[in-house]
Amino acid sequence: MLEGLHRAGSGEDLISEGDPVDSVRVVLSGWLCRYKTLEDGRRQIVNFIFPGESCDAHAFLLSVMDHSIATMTPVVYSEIKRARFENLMASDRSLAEAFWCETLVSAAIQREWATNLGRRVALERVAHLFCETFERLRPVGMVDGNSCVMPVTQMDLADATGLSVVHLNRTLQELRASGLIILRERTLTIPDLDALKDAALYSPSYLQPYRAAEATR
Amino acid sequence: MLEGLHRAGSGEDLISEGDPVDSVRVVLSGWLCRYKTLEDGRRQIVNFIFPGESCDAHAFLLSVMDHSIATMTPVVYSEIKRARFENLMASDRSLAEAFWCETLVSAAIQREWATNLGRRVALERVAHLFCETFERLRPVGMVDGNSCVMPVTQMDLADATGLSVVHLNRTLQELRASGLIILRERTLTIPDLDALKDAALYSPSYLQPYRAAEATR
DNA sequence: CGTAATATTGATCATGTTCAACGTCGGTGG
DNA sequence: CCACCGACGTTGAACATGATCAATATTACG
Repeated sequence: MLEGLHRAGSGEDLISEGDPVDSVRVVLSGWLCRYKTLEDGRRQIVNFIFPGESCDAHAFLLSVMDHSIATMTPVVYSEIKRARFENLMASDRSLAEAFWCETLVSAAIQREWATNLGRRVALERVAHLFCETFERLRPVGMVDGNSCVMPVTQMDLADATGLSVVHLNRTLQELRASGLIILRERTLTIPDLDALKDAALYSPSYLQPYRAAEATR
Repeated sequence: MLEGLHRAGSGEDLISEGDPVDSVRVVLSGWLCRYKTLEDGRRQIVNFIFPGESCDAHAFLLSVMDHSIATMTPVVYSEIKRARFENLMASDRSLAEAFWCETLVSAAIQREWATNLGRRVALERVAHLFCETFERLRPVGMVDGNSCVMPVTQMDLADATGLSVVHLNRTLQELRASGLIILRERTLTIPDLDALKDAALYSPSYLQPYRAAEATR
């Protein structure tokens, strides 16, 4: 099904708010983010995109992108042209269902992010982001024991958690000092995941398909 | 297509986080909200649901609800059982597309809410919520001139904007004092919508289908 | 080796929270 | 009819969290 391999460097926009959507991208490696910006430059990352996930599935039911997508690391992805994608969706019911399912999980994650941004304090927010990232990376084989890569800058983490870079940095130090995380050389280690989840008020029920994917391995 | 008319009073939960989904509800009148709660009671409203919108469309592709849905006013809705809904979706392509489109717009709104919660200050946030609500109500005929109903408590508005009730109250006063809104007796009047949009850093591109619906009247 | 991006630190400031009290309104039962 | 009650709205004061500003490491990389 995959075709048209592409590469992109770190910090590139693959598509921007207002752009028309004429293809679907499936990420093979690397981390990306969906983000929106305000006129004055304030930026909010509204979701991460991990390997195995797709970028714009179905967005072409709407006319243009409501948000932008940028790479946070070098990325390899496959591109499926709109017409071909629509054929695939029409001919393979289970494939179509998988894509829709991904869209629905993405929406559930989005709701959790809103809750994170609206009702959790800084430490909880960052802890929550780490828990979620860890759980999302696990079923795609990107977790090794209690560690995973965390290849993003503190500015990205700040924009994802709605904090200033300075405060994010201090929050990381607090998490480190309390032994909840070890973060160095772009590697995140979570010595005690349950403890981190407690600190984050993390409740995982919104990530079911990730669960399911894990169960069916 | 509609069947099984139901009524619910104000402040009732129609479905809760963790519940299985076995029917789709379409709202005929009244306002509802999607919300999530943390263990300690903190509550975040993640979206409003207005007349003409559906509650759980496709959620049954996932096994259980990741969030709860509550009424904020008395509500009338129609219920479609899962089997029948699936038949409808399979037999009527344009209906299916309409439902998916609604899901995608809802996701776009969700992203905007994340941005609102993460990067706007209190006054901007509340102003933004009012602008969005106004624009979403317009195409369903619930806007009269520069006024619409705003039948929700300040606690609901606080939970939707991630603010405390006290600060929300003060923010409303600030909006009133600057002449950007008139809000009394559950009616919101926006004397100068463009001015309110400026104050909110509001950029409407994420609400396209609402636009489209309006254009095709 | 030099340079820019990223990370860290300290100090000050601002926004928004919390707590506690009081006011207002609408409904309800005696 | 009116007194009571509960939900909702409003106010003030003290406090806390996180932002901002400015400077200084540290790292990555050409």
